[in-house]
Amino acid sequence: MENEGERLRWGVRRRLEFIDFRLFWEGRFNRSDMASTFGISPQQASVDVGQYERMAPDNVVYDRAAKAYKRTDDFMPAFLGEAVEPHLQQLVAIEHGWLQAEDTWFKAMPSIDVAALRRRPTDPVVLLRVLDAVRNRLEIDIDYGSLTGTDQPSRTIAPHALSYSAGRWYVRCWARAHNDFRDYNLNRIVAVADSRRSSIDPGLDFEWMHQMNLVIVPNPDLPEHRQATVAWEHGMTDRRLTLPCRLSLSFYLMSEHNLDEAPGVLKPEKQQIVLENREEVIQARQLARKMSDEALARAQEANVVQ
Amino acid sequence: MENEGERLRWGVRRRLEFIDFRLFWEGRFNRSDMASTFGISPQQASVDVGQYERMAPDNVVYDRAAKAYKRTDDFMPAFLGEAVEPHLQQLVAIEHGWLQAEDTWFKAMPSIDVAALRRRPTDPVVLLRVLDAVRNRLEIDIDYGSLTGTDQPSRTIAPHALSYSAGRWYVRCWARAHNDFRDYNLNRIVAVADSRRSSIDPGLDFEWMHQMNLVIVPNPDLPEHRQATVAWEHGMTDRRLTLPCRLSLSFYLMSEHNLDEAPGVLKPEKQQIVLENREEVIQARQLARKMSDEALARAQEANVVQ
DNA sequence: GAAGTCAGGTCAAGAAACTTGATGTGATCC
DNA sequence: GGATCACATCAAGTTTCTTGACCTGACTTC
Repeated sequence: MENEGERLRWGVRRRLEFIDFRLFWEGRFNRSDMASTFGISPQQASVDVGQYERMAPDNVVYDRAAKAYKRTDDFMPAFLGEAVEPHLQQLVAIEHGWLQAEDTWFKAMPSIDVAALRRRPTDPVVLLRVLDAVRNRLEIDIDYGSLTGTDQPSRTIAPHALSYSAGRWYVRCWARAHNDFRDYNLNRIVAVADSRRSSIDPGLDFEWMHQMNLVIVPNPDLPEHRQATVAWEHGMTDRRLTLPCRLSLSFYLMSEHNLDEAPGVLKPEKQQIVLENREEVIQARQLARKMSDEALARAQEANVVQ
Repeated sequence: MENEGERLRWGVRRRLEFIDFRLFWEGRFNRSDMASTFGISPQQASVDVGQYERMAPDNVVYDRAAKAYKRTDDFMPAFLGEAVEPHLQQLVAIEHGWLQAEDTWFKAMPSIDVAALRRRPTDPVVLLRVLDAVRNRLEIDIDYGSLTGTDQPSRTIAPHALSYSAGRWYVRCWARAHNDFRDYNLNRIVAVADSRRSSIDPGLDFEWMHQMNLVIVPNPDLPEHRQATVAWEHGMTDRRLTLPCRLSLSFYLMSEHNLDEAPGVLKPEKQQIVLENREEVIQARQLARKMSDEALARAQEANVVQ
C-alpha cells in the first residue's frame, strides 16, 4: 500500500508538476499533451494521472464531453509550490524573445503584453568569462560598447560581483584605467579577451561592501489616501520602510524610483516615495568612494615602492 | 551505430542540460551532483556523461586531481541554447525570495546582488481566477487593496488582459463602478469572490486595442558621445527607435523612463531618452479613452432602452 | 612511502519503468 | 445508427536504471 508521502522519482514528479501547471494556466489537459511533452506513451500518461489523482484527489476531474481533464473549483496546486512568479517571468521572457514558447509548458499564451524597451541580450560567452573572473579573482581585458568607434574600446577590469537593477545587469569591478571601483554595464561588454590574476583586494570596494539603511516613506505631498496605498503596496510598517542596501546599489535604486531628486521638483505622482535620509546616503556614498580611492592609491604606491 | 542527431529521451536530455548548466555556471560537476539532483545512481550518471562527451566532445574533461569534470576553454553550451536570461532571472527570483535555490540547478550562488524594492508576491489563487475571467469573458468581484479600511474595498471588474511593466503586473479590465476601461494592480487584488458572464465587449477598449509608434531618440541635451552610447544601447538605427506600443501601456513605459516629463525639466542624466512624438501620443491616448467612454455609454443606454 | 580514502570506470544480473498491442467504454459528430 | 475520438485497462515485451562487485589513479595521513 502506498502512503501519502511516497517518494516520487524525479521524472514522475516533473510530470505531476506539469499536470499542476496545465491545470493552473489552462484549466485543462489531455494525455496526449503529456505524451508529446515528455515523449511517453498515452498509457504511461494514464498511470501518471492516476498517481496525481491519488495524491490530489480534489484537483481534477475528467470531463467526458470535453474529452479532457479539467480543473475543479477548489483546485490548489499540489506540486508547483506557491511560486507563480517564475512562470510569470517566463511569460515576460517569451515576450522579450529571450525564450522560446516551445521550451516552456505554456500551450496557448494567455493574453498578456509587456511594455519594455528592447534590451541587448546577454552574450553567454561574455557572462561566462565574467563569472570565471569573479570566481577566480581574475583581471580581464574587455571590449566595451564599441559605439561609433570613438575613444578606446578596450579596457581592463577586475570584476568581483554582478548586480541587477531596473532591468539591467552590472559588473562591479576595479577599473585599471581609473584605478577605482565602478560599475560596467554587462550588456555593453562585447567580448572578453585575455585574463590574468588580479592583485586587487575586492574588500577595498567600500561602496560595495558597506550597506546602509534606506529610510523610505510615502511622499508627504500625496493626498492622505494615496499615501496609505503606497505604504501598503511596499509593505511598510508605520508608514516607513527600512531597506538595507549596498551603497553602490543605492544609486540605481534611487535613480529608478526618482529618490535622487530633491522633494518638490517632481510632481508627487512621479515620486510616490521619498528617501528620508537622502543627504546622509549620498554623503556616505561619496565618503566610501573617497576612502576606496585613497586605499587603492596607497596600495599602488606600496607596490611601486617595493 | 548512433548518429549525431540521435533522439534523446526527455529525461536524458534534461540531464545533459544539467551538465551544460553546471559547466557554464560553476565550471565543474561530479557524478554525485547528478545522482542527487535526479535521483539516479552514479553508474547511470557515468552513462550520461559518456553520452554528453560523445555529443559535445570538446566541452568537458575529467580532472583527476580535482576529482571533477571540468569545462574546457572552448566550451560552448550544447543543450542550453542561447538563453542565459532565464537563468539570470532565476537568480533575481531567488534574491527576491520568490524561488527556493534548491528548486534550481544552482549549487553555489554566484556573488550577485539585486537592488529592488520588495513587492507583494502574486497570490496564485487570485491570478488563477483572473486568468479564468480573461479566458471565459467573466466579470468578477474583487477585494482591492484593503488599505486602512477606507472607501469600498469591493469592486466589480471584467478583465480582458494582463500586462507587465517596470516590475508590476496589471489587469486590464472594464470597471463597473466607473463604466470605463482601466488598469488594476494585480498585486493589490486581495481576493476574488463571485463571477458571472460579462456583457462588455473588450473590443471597445481602444486604449488597449490601438497601437501607436513611440518615436524615441537620445536626449539632445546629452553630450554627443553619451547620445551615441544611448542609441547603441537601445539598438537604435539612425539615432532613432520606433517602438509600437499599446496606448494604455505607453503610459507606464513613459512613466518608467521619464518620457512623460517635458524635456528640460529633468537633468539630462535622468532622462537619457526622450519621446519625439510625446504630445501626439498623449493626445491619442486621451482620444482613445474618450471614444471608449462614449462607446460604453452608448452600449449602456442601448441596454437600458431595451 | 605504505595505507587509507575518495571519485570515477566498468561489468553483469535483476528490478523498475515504460512501450506495444489488444480490447472495451462513453460521448460526440454526421 | 455507425464512425470517431479520447481514455481505461490488461498482458507481454523492451529499455532503462539500479545493485553489487571489483578495478584505477591521485591525494592525504601518519
